[in-house]
Amino acid sequence: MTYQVLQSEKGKAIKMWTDGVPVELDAQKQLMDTAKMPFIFKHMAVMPDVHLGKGSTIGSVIPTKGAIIPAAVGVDIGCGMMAACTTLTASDLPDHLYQIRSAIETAVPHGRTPGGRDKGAWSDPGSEVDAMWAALLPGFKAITQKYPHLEKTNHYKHLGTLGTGNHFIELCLDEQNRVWIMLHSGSRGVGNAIGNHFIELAQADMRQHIANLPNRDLAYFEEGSQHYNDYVEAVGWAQDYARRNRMVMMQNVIAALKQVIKKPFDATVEAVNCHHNYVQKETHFGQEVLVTRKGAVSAQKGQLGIIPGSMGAKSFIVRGLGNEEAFCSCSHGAGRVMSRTQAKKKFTVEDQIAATKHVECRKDADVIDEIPMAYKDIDAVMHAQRDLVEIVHTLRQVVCVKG
DNA sequence: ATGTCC
Repeated sequence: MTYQVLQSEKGKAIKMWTDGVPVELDAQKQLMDTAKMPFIFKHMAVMPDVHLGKGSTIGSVIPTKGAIIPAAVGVDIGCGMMAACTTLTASDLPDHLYQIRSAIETAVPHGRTPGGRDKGAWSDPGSEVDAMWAALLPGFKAITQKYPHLEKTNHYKHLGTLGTGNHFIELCLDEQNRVWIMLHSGSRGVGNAIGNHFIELAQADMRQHIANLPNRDLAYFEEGSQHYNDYVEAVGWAQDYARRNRMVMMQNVIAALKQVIKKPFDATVEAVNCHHNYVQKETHFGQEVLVTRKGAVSAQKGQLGIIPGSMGAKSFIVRGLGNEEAFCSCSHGAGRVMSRTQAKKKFTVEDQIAATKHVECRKDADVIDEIPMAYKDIDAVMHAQRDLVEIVHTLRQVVCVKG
């Protein structure tokens, strides 16, 4: 058995795959609060990248029956990773990778480019965006009939855009020197608006009893209520938007590479496309339950997933082992060991340059919060979840575009 | 994380 059990008072058990990695006390406290909710199904599962999060603990799997907690998914609905393997190898890449990074930065609107055209929205979306939006539109119309204020969001102009923070696009090499494209993003402005709205609705609906909850982020909708049904519909749509957002970006990154690299190549456009911030109905222990994964990835037996390391460290393509005790899940990354503010205080631009020596990426003061030392040791994290996933490919980054 | 406001 490679998990430890944290037993909360009057709560369900918390099974933690954290062998050899630290678990902060404030994260343990947050997990124990969640485990007290009466509708938690069987137990909670905790991944080795666990840390304190806003709304719920990052790296946790929260199975519920009869209720749903919108703040557990949070506002970055459908956030996740996509990876595609190309027929290129390292020797097909130019000696200087700056032009590749620059081509990607031009092809995909993103948040942090100095002097960038806007705050990461399209000024003129192309035909791929139109086609992808057409698939999302019927679902969006059904939602905005009930929640018309969501029409005011940047839904269409954000489709195929990266965002900010730790959202990124990378080129990586695997153990055979094959070139992979990896990207990390979510449902952008519209998913954020949906998340925030339903978090507020849940708190308003429960205002008579909210003081009885361990904290107000545990406000929930009960199955059968109108808001429960509306949230399940809206969060599912935002997750679909996030998945398609990543697909549009992948198409445009491939097109950008084809402009810079003269050798013809193919890419498996949907190799892996996985959420790590989401909720969906699943069957576990013979029962239909809602599974909320906050900073956790589905790892059903044989299912492929993506576990990125920090910039300059390794990333992994993994295959699920279908560990039912973990509700068939694995970690979503290395996990932070310090906040963005702490990282900016502790490290310098020189530290950042040294830590990302082998990666073509920005190395200025504005990206120090993503320095590898702000994250846990990815090898320790992988070891702690050895009975959840097996490693299929080990990738190292050579180009990174930060959002 | 995002959008908006300070």
